[in-house]
Amino acid sequence: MKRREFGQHCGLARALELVGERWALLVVRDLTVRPRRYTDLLEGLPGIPTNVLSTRLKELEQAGIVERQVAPAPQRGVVYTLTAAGHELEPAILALGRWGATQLGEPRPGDIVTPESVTMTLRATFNHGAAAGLTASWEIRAADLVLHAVVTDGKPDIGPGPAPGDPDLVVTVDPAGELPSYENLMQAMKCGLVQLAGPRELLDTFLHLFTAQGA
Amino acid sequence: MKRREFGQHCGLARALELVGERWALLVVRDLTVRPRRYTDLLEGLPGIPTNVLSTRLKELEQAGIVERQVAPAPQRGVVYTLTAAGHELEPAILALGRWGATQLGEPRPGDIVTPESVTMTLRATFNHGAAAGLTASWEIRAADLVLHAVVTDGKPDIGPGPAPGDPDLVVTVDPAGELPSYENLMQAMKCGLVQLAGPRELLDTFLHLFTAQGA
DNA sequence: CCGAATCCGCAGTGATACTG
DNA sequence: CAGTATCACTGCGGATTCGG
Repeated sequence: MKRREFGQHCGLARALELVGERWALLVVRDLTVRPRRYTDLLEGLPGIPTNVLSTRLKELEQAGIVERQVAPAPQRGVVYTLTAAGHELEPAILALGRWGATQLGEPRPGDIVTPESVTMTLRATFNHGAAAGLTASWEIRAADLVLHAVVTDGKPDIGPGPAPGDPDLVVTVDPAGELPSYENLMQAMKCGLVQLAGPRELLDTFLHLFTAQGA
Repeated sequence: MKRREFGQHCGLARALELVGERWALLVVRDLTVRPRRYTDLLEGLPGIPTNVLSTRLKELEQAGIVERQVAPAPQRGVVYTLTAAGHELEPAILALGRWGATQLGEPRPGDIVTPESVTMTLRATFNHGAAAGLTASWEIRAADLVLHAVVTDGKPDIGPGPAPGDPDLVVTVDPAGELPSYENLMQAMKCGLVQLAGPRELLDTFLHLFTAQGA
């Protein structure tokens, strides 16, 4: 497993040697959101060949970015997790994602949207300044997709799955055939094409927290 | 020139489709620092095949990231520049570079250091908070390498070449056989292994501006 | 079913030579 | 200076197969 090098003593070159191979950063993105199993990753990365995924996982493990854990008795399977170094990639991933979002046109036919990608976009657009001191929790539902956004004293916890406990506001969106992409979800919320379980003001708070460019 | 796609409607996936190919982000990095000609780029990217460089430049041009300009009469040559969209990649490049720098070990034999890579590292470590309201200018010299860092009311202009006008402090470092990498330069400055032309306090200011993690 | 390994065809890459 | 041409090679995409 010889790694191709760039011949430069440079942070960016080093980063690209470690996570610049095809699919690598998308694997890390999915693991940034939550630990996943091999088949979860396959499902969330449409079109990745199985040999490429297993090669990437080994390279990322060797680079100290990913950890392979054999889960104990009850669920018994292989779970991939990020190491501390892997989680430190998140700011870079969010920055790249923000730039790429400005270059996104209409969804191409066949494109999919995964919970991981929407989670990443929400994290990337979270407005830390506007959230200072705030505490509130939301649950977003759109067809299969369920996300939670919990803000505790300004610090966000954004990810797939329902909000723990009782969310302050549950927003149910009907994307009506459209992809449940970040843009479509926010659009529907702005237009009020949603069902709310909770105080309506919290919808405006949510939109305020996630529409401006994050930090 | 068909582009391979990732099948996801996602900012990160889009970014990787546009600048994820091998060498692409290093080309953008060099152009972030200053416009360059084809042979300048070849020189700053050791080992890049000429056909790969020309392919990348065409792809980046088609993506609206790079502009190819035929310079007029006097110098008459081809100059590559970043578009506005290209310059907007800088935060992502700096973030990736910061992460990669944490993964940099000792320089491998044969590794080189270019003015572009040192410039990028200085920009990445610039501490905007500590610079608020400050105005000062430095020129750093180490063998062939000459860099300027001009801070005007807290806003940095960092790049290769001498400082315009009269810099407040000129720092001459003798890396003595070592690579003139960011780490070696800063190390020499901290130890006082430098010659100064200007007030000594400004050396401490410089170290304070560039040692902490930037924003 | 999960977690891969294996094989094959091909496109992207690397190295070098060459040209307007 | 600014690329193009050629060719060997390797990594990737796609499919199938295999062991726990």
